[in-house]
Amino acid sequence: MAQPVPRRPRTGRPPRISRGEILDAARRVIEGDGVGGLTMRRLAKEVGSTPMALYHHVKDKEELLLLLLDEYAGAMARPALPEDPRERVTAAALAMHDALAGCPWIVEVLVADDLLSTSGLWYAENIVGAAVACGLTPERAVHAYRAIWYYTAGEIIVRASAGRRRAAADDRPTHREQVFADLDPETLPHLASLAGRWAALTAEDTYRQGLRALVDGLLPAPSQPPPRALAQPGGR
Amino acid sequence: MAQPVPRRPRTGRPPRISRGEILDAARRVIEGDGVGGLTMRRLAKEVGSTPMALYHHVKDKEELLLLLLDEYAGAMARPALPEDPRERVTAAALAMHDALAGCPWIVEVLVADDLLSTSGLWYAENIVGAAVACGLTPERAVHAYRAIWYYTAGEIIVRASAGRRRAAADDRPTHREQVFADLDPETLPHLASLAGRWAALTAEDTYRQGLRALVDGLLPAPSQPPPRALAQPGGR
DNA sequence: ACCTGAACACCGTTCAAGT
DNA sequence: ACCTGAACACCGTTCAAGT
Repeated sequence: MAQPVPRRPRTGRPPRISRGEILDAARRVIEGDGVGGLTMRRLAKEVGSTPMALYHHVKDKEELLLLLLDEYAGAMARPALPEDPRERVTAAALAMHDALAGCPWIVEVLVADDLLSTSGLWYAENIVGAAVACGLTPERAVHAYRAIWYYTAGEIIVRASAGRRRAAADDRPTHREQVFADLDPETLPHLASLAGRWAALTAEDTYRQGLRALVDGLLPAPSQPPPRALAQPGGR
Repeated sequence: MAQPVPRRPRTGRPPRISRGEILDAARRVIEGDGVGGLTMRRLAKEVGSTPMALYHHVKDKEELLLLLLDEYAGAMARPALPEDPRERVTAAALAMHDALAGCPWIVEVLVADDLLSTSGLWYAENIVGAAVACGLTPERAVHAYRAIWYYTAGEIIVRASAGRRRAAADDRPTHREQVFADLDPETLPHLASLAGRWAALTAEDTYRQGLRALVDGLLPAPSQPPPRALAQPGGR
């Protein structure tokens, strides 16, 4: 082994804030007010410094978000996945969804900019791999992964903004509620008859069911389904 | 019929700009620079006025976006849909997707705020109605619609930001490309072997295939499939 | 090396005044 | 009734200067 690199002696003014402190504060701000609430100026106040001091520790706001993203991605759950490839696709997608549902701002960042973390690719790897094990070509496996990603990203984005709306709920009825209250039963009969239950129905968490449906449609039917006569009758 | 309301005589200074002009200009700006490029100040310049003049014609920026949304929604294609309910679900979803793909900013607005236009509900009505005709309960039909909406919204958002990225493409490789170039074949074997083709594969438009898979999984199997013996052999 | 303050080029929106 | 200019409370970021 080579000599340990001699630590270059620090010169000049000692640092007052560290990158770690900045990231901690950023996490705190996002937790409280969402990514929208994270501004360099706000962050500076939070660490008891000036906006410009931050630029000495991170290149710009994009790098800050990327660092946060890497942190989260590294800490995301990587559960043991089932052997059966079909189940593995579903399980990996569910794990990805659950990991992201905990911090929906990541999805906004993921789709908005070109931010991407290597550790987050664990999910893609497993979904693509399991899809190939199910008999898809690598190309079709990537397309299947994309479909799952669209569905998952859409679900999280839609639900996250619904949540934000609920949080910012003033007393007065929302525009959406008014539109639904005024539906014309002649032109929109099904929606009109469901209007009263729409909010409750769309508040239900149906990610899992939709995922199952999607995966069922994406993967080829199992080539040798267990014959019914042999299926264990008592199995729950 | 009652007397036509006598038009209250206009008094005071005659208007220099109209709501129509403002909306036209807003559409132009969005067409060119996306919703992100639409600011009240920019818009004022475009109509040859000051930012504050706009506030005399629209309440605020949110109302402006809502007016634009209504306009688009009213002009969206309402194609004739097939009789067969299963095909109708797919066709309505495709029509919705195509209508939105033409102006992806609408999706951002749709999910971000609580903006919603009655005319846009035509698609939801048809999807829910056709799903019920396929044998789903109204509740499950709403859930099916939601799954289709998640998938569709996700597809458009992801593809739109990919397009924006391409538009803003500087010479240097993106962060994403670098991550893919450095993949470790040990830990991410499938992705590593696909790295070179990833960009091309994800650029393909696979909305239709994914939708078919999703709809297949969401709807019950047709109760009386046409017996094979009777199927028209020459049918393409 | 690290931090600061002033400044630049932006936002949406309010307010008081002009015609 | 309609428009304007100045102002308020924000952004991210650059630049020159201080310690």
